Amino acid sequence: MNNPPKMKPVSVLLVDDHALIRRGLTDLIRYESDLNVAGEASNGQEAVEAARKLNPDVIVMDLMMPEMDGVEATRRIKAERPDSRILILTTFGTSADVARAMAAGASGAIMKDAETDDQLAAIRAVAAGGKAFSPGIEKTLNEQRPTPDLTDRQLLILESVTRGLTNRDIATMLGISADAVKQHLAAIFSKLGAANRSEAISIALRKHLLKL
Amino acid sequence: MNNPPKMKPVSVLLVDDHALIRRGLTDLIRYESDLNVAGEASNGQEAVEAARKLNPDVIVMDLMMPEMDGVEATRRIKAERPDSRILILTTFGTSADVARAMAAGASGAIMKDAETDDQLAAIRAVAAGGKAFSPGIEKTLNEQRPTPDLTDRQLLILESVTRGLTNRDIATMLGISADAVKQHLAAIFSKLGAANRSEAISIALRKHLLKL
DNA sequence: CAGTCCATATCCCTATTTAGGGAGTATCGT
DNA sequence: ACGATACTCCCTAAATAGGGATATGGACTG
Repeated sequence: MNNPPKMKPVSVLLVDDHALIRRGLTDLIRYESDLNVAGEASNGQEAVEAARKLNPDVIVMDLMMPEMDGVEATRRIKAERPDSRILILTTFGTSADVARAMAAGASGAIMKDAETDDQLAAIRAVAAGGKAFSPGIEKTLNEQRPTPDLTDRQLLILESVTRGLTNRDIATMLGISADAVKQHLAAIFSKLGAANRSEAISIALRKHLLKL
Repeated sequence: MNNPPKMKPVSVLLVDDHALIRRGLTDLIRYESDLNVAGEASNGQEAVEAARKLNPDVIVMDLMMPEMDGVEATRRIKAERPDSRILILTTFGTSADVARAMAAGASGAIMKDAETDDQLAAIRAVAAGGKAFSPGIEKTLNEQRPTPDLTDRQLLILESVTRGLTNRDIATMLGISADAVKQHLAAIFSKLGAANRSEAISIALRKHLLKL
């Protein structure tokens, strides 16, 4: 349908935990003579193994998956074979995970709800060694000041706050003083730009620093 | 592949804002002689119109969509033609939206990440006039005590809390006393079973009473 | 190697915010 | 006429937030 006729088709590995999405992609690629589905994986763990075995030209990778998520899988695959080209397939254009996946070595990111033509174009662009983004995503990535990263301790405390624990509860739980907890919270508020715990919770959730 | 040979195939309307999912479903159904895709819609609004025009036997309906969501579309379609059979296709098995869709007249709900065979079986079960659920979903529906519904005022206040406003801020904003805000919050905590605003936020988000 | 930054933690002080009571009024819809 | 919702005011105690001062260990840098 596209591209030079006599070239060997680009082999694509599909990684998504939804069989339905894998099927949609497979069907999408079926009619493209320059693309070929080399295999499928339904989580990050399988993706790493499949990448090792199949050595695909392009890996289309979902982000939210059980076992191992797309960011970690991207990191490991790029570590094993730095030439791998990985295209992130994501539901949320605003996700900080997209930025993390890019940092981990992905070559682009496209929305699941994009037009299928755009999705094919993105696969081809990445296969050709370029970068590819859904319209919304690149803007988000640029506008986005680097996700303020919280320390493990801070995340733990913020997560406890989300569960409704008071400072004293948390202090007892961690075996430290309530004042120490307050210091952590002050640091958290400052990093997130929050005025209080309520805002900190919603900012952290929005930035995907925290899960429910 | 299945079912009596000489029957007219069941006509299915696919409703999902993701072209990829629609394609996956179409491809899934293509090989089933007893099922036939009558049409597609990419949001609730289109779904209502398509249902009117195509009069499908079964409607496979996504929940989260722009324009009009699946719950509202289900409600309207069932209002127009109560015999319609609607199968909800959802990402989250724990969503309170599923319960709302069932209340709105859906005949079942299946997970997007379920096995495709189970998805086909669910479509057939619903087409035959029965109900169908993904393993996880039915349990969730039963265990789930009716979503505590908050009044508009309470939702407004809780939403303000989530944005980090203090009671005084909210009082000023609404032109009422801070005490009134406290009363509302006490009612909210009681309904949600929360100890404080932090827990209220996370419970409300988990129950999908609130969005970020 | 010394210097410095940072995360972690301690303690103290103060002001504001929040939560939990109780008591009472007005409005609205069934 | 009752129940639910919304709102007022008052009181108390606990929790929270914002300061400032200080110590320790680890990591990174000149």
